[in-house]
Amino acid sequence: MSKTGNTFDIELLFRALADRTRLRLLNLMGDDEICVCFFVEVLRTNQPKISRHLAYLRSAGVVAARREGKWMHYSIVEPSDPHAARVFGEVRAWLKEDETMARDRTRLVKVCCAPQAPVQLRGAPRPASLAAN
Amino acid sequence: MSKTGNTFDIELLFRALADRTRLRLLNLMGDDEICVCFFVEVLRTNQPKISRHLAYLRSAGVVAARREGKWMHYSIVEPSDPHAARVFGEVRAWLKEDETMARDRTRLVKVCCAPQAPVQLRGAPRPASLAAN
DNA sequence: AATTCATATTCGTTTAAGCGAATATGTGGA
DNA sequence: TCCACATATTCGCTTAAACGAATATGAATT
Repeated sequence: MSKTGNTFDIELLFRALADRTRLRLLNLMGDDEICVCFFVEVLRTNQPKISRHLAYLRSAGVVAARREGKWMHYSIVEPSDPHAARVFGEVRAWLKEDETMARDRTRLVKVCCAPQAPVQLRGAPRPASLAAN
Repeated sequence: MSKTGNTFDIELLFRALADRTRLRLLNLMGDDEICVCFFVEVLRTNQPKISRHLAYLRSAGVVAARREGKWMHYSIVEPSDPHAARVFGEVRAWLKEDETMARDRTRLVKVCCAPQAPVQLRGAPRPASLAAN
């Protein structure tokens, strides 16, 4: 009923993916490390909600967190199980084509590279792929 | 249903997959049409539970039902959205490798091809791939 | 028409998810 | 040390899922 041996728990993965907010978070991560404050800003929601969903994703083993001073960065973890990895890869490719998801990514760029960043983001470490200025 | 984007609701698909019983049902279907009574027998659970989960899968658009007299057959529907189809394909491949799922399939064969079928299954139409006798 | 069999649906309850608001933790700086 | 800031966690509450038990539907058979 739970995971057997080195097998990744299938059900756990899908429960992690069965929520729109979590899918949007994964989409925003893409191949980058993203700071929590950007999620809050891009998804226009409150910070505890974001943190809870990130914790959920972490406990499902699909993202990792890294601390840098007071900031926390989240990034996608490639599942070690090859089946899980393939499914997960397809999901990520799918997200890239979804309209809402594309809009979120656009907004991330806008929020990141705005001439003057919103107050909440002053000093926040930007995603590597957008750090150029 | 139309084109790219939210054609196929991503979240809906994953909610359908985020339950062990439903995964086991999909696994048992494989490439066959399976009669409800076999699900009940193989998963050793009550019939309403099976019917409810099958209804869930149907409303998520991943299985189809066909009536044949008093029997109902369920089978997997390939999603029309190509991304959904690829994800779904990977999931099915994954299930093939899972131990519990393999045990279920073995049990389906046993239950189907037993010299004398259990009372509940007398006369039940067998899955095509196991119909040889 | 009544009965039987296979399956579907409803009912009431229990459990899990998700939420906003409030609060706690952990880090850097004055 | 105390404060400000970023993030995490807890607390009630609300909503959705899942369940067993009971009942309804629909098809075949008498």
